[in-house]
Amino acid sequence: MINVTLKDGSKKEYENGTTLKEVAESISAGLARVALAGTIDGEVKDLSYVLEKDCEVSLVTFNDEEGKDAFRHTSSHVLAQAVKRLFPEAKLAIGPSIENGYYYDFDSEKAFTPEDLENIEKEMKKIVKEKLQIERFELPRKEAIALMKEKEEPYKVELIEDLPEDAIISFYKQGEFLDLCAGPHIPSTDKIKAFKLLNVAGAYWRGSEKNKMLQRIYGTSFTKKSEMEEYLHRLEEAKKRDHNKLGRQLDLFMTVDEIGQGLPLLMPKGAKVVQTLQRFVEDEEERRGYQLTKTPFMAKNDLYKISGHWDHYKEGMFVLGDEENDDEVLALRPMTCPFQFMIYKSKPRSYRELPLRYAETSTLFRNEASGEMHGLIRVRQFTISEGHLICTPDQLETEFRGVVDLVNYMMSTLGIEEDIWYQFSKWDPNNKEKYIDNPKAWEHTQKEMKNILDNLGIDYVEAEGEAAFYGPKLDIQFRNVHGKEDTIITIQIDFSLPERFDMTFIDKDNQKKRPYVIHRTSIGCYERTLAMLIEKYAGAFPTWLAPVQVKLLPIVDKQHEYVLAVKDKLEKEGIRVEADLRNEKIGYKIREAQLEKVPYMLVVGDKELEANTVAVRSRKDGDQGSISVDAFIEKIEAEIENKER
RNA sequence: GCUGAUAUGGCUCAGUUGGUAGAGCAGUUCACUCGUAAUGAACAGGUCGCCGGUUCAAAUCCGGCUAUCAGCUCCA
Repeated sequence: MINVTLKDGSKKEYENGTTLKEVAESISAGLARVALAGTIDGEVKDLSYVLEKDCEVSLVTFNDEEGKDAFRHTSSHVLAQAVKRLFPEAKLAIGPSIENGYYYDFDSEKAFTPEDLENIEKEMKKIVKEKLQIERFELPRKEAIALMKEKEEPYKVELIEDLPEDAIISFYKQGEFLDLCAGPHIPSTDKIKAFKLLNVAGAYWRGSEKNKMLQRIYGTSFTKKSEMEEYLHRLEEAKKRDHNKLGRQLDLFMTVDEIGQGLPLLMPKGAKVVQTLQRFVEDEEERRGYQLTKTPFMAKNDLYKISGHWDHYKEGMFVLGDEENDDEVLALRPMTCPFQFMIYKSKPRSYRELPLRYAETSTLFRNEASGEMHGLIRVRQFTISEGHLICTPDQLETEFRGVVDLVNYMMSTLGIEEDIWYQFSKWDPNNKEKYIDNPKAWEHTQKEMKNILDNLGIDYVEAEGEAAFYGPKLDIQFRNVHGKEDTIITIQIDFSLPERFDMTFIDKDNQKKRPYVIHRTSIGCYERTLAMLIEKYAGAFPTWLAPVQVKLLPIVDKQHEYVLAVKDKLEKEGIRVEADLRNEKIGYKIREAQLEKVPYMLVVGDKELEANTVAVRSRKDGDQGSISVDAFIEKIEAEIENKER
């Protein structure tokens, strides 16, 4: 007999050799029905797993992450099985579960079309109906390789060859379909009640652009049809917030073929939002002891040779002039650091001057690969709230804390503190091409940064190989409407550039010492931040950010004179106001203003004209009744001043 | 850069197997002077992304380019 501790802490005795499934059945028939897998001492296992010693057991359902994973992982195997039935020549690569679904990569000469996806889905339905049991078995390495060679699955052979010598190599079999897989899986295919294939896209084998591009089929699956429909509906709704569509519809930005990729034009309304943000940021930074700089958009390559950009970032820069030709070679700046460092270096610095905090609203240029550009999120020219803090080693933690505080303040002012998360981006020791080669310094800086993060009590995820070429980063991430993750803000500790630029300060002991540098942005780059705000608010910006804050809507032309007087009064208060003097019905004007997402519509008819009032209609709450112009000004000014969301 | 898809008036979209373009909305003009999400009528607007090829004839077929979208890789 063995002792099993269950999730609720209770202990039960079972025969040695009991399966997880039998444990589930012994608890309740209901649990046995919905259980998809289980964990043994924290490790996820199939329900068929046999218990052989005392352990802690927890059964997982679709409500648990582990359950979803097993369920969707099996869904991906059903997908692969269907593809193999319809396209036997397709080679299998990998097929994991992902957030909200799963994918499977195939190497197939034939490009899968949307019609193919429909047929694959039909075949998947058959497989589900066949109620195939899923069996796990293990093979010694040699036999595993032989089996995959016999099945003509070269990618699987490669995967096995890369496993360590002592690795347990497991396979899963359902009907005629067999796949190399670590599992876990659910017990049979008929549990997959609701699934859908979403799209097909290219993906490199093993995620490297040096390898062949495979075809990746994405899908999702649920235990209940209603849940899937709800999920698909949510996806559709999210797409309506897509900044790339909404931003153009609302006349915030546009692109022009002749101007080129990744070079959006901010139209008056988009520029107004950015200007509002920029003024706010520059004022706030000044309040926090930053000094503004204005530095050139380009420099000779001499500068980038010192900074390391020439060696590590040349592909990402726009270079002017031909070195071969003995031209003067200039490059548009991809980052601001070297420029602000030169200001630091303009004279000898004393420890008394530190910390120095430089800020710049800085336009940068990066020659992104042509397939990378996306709306306002990935562009070739952008303007960032850039800044560098130069401090003594003793000041590092305090300064870092100050930056995190500023960033948090920015995020909560924008109302997105719940939508973001922290990522500690570390280097990849194996990537010599990307990173400055100084393992000792990397280790040291990362350790120091981790200490600071832990002291600050920041809840972060770690990411290997996401650091900048010169140092580790604390990134603030967000997800766009397509679920894609992007960095909005980054704070970096730099061990490398102060040395390369030979930045020094004279310390108390009259010794020349090396300062630390913190690279940071306070609100990110304005284009990307604007994109995120459009999606967050579905284009209905908080009043303080709205490009048009008030729209005046006279009912008939008799009120035009009064309306223009009110407009003038609001403008004098710095309120962004437009008057709709067109000869249209009031319902029509309201509809348009509502679609333009203007926070306040002021309807003016004879009643308002006589009483010297305006009828306030709020974008979100509708008709608010009439109040005096002064009362309205007071109300909206308070809202703007407090940056209410 | 890679894989796949798309490109028709300002916007959303029709356009059957190749026979020189059509709607709604927006716009302009006129009428209506109207109270909280679309008043009516008339008019105007397109070398069908660009370049080349096939053909008696190309929005439609073929090739190249440009741009856009999804994903990969890369990244703020």
